[in-house]
Amino acid sequence: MPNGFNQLPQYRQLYETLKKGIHEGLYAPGDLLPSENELSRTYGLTRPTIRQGLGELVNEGYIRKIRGKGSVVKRRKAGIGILNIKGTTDSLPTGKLRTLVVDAPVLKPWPAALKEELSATDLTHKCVYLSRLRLIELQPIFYEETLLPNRDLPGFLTQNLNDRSLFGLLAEDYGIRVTGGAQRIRAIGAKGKIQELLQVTNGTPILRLDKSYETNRPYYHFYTSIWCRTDAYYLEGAL
Amino acid sequence: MPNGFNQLPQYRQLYETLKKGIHEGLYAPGDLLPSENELSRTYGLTRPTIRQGLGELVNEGYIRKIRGKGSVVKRRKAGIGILNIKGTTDSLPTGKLRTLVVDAPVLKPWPAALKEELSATDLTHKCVYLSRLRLIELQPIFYEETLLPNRDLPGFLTQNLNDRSLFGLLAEDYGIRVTGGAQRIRAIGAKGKIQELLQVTNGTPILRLDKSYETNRPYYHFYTSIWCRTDAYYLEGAL
DNA sequence: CAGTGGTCTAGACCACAGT
DNA sequence: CTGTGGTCTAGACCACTGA
Repeated sequence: MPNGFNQLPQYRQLYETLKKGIHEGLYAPGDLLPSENELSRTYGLTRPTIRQGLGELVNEGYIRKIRGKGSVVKRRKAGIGILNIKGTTDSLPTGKLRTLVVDAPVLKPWPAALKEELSATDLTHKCVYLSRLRLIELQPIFYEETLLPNRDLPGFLTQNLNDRSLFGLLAEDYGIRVTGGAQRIRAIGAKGKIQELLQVTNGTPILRLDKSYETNRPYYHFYTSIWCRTDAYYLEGAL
Repeated sequence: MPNGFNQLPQYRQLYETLKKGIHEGLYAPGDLLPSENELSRTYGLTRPTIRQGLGELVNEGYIRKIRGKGSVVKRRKAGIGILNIKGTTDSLPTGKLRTLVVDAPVLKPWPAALKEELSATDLTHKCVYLSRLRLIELQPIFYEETLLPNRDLPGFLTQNLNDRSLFGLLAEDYGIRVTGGAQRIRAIGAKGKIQELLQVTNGTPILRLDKSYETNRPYYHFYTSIWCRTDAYYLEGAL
C-alpha cells in the first residue's frame, strides 16, 4: 500500500515523540527515559535506530546519556534557543512569542556583501527579502532579516508570515529542509533602525548573529541576520 | 597482546585522521572525501563505523554530506571557534594564539551565583579558580575564568597553564574528558577589570559566554565564563 | 547506469552503574 | 549480578547524483 506522506524516517519520528514527551512533562528533568532496549521493544525498532533518535536529543541538549544508568532528561532551557539549528521557538515559554512582519517579502538584488558567498546558480536569481520582529510578553526581543534565492518558490511573495514559522513554511509548502549551516556572532552597539525596533537606548550592547543555512535542495542556501537584546533574555544552546 | 593505551574508539581515530587531513590541506575546501565504501575498505571498518566518524566531522562543521555525490569539505572557518565544544584553538590561525595566566589556580569558596547549579558532591569540595587572557597577534581578544571542583586533582594548583590547553591537561593528567554541556550568551558593555584586560574603552559592546561542561567523571561539572571583544574577530560555529 | 549517502535490521561484545 | 549505554559487524534496500 502506498503510504503517501510518511516521509519522516522512523528515528526522526521517535525523536519528535520523545521531545514532545519532554515538553509536556511526561519526562521531567532528572527523570530517566525508557532504556534503549525498552524503546526498542516498544516501538519495534532495532537499537541502532533507537540510538539515532536519542542522538538527536543529545545534540539538541534535551538529554544526557550516562553509561550503566540511562538517558537523563536535562533541566529545562531558560533562554532563547536560536543558537542551535532548530527553529527559534522550540524552547520558549509556550505561547508567549509573537512574530510581526516588518517588511513583507519583496524581490531585491543581492547585497554586495553577500555576493562572494553565493553559488553561481543562486546569483542568477533575484533575492527574496523579508524581515520580522519577535516579541516575548509584548517586549521586542529580536529582529531578523532573511534573504533567500527566488528559485522555485511559487507564491512565496504573498505568504503571510505573521506568527508563522519560516522553517515550517519552507518545509511544508516547498519541501525545503535545513540540513546544516554556520553562524557568526558579534556584540555591537544599537543604533538607527535596530535601536528603534528593539526599543533600547543608543549604544546599548546588542547581539548580532549572521547565519547561513544549507538545505536538502542542492546548492540552495539562504541567510538570516538577527539582532537580539539580551538584557532580559539570553541566548542558550547545547555545546 | 595487551594493547595498553589504545583507548580511542576506531570511529574516533578515523575522525582525528580525516580532521588532520583537512587541516593539513590534503583535502581542500570543495574537495570530496573518499566515499564511505572506500573508507570502509581502506580502514577495514564497516560502513556504520565509518559513518559514525564522518558524523562527528559534520557536527563540527568540517564537511557536508550530499547524497549521490559524497562528503564535501567545507570552506575554512575564519572566526574563533569557541561556540562549539572543542577547545578554542581548533580553528585559529596557526600558532598565533597566546595564552597568559592572569590568576594562577587557587582554592576558593564557590560563588553564591553558582551554588544552585552545583551537585551535592561538588558542594562538599572547594572550588579551584583560575583565569587566563588569550591574545591573537599580541592583541587581547578574550578573557576566561574557570571554576572546577577540587575533587581528585592532585597537583593541579601547581600546574603551569600558560600556552597550554586546559582540556588537554584535564584529559591527559586526570582522565577527565568533556562529554557535553550548555552555554548562555549575552552582550554587555565593557567596564572595570574586563575593560582593562581587553584594552577597550568603557562601554564597548562585549560578548559574554557562560558555559557549563559535563564530563565522563560522574557528577563532575565545571564552569567557564568568557568575555570576548568581537571588533576584529567574530565567533563562529556550526549549526 | 554505477556509485553515493540515508535508513534500517539483527545480532555481538564491552565497560560501567546500581543492587 | 543484571541492566545500562558504547562500540562494532555484516549485511539490506532506498533515493539521489552524474555520466
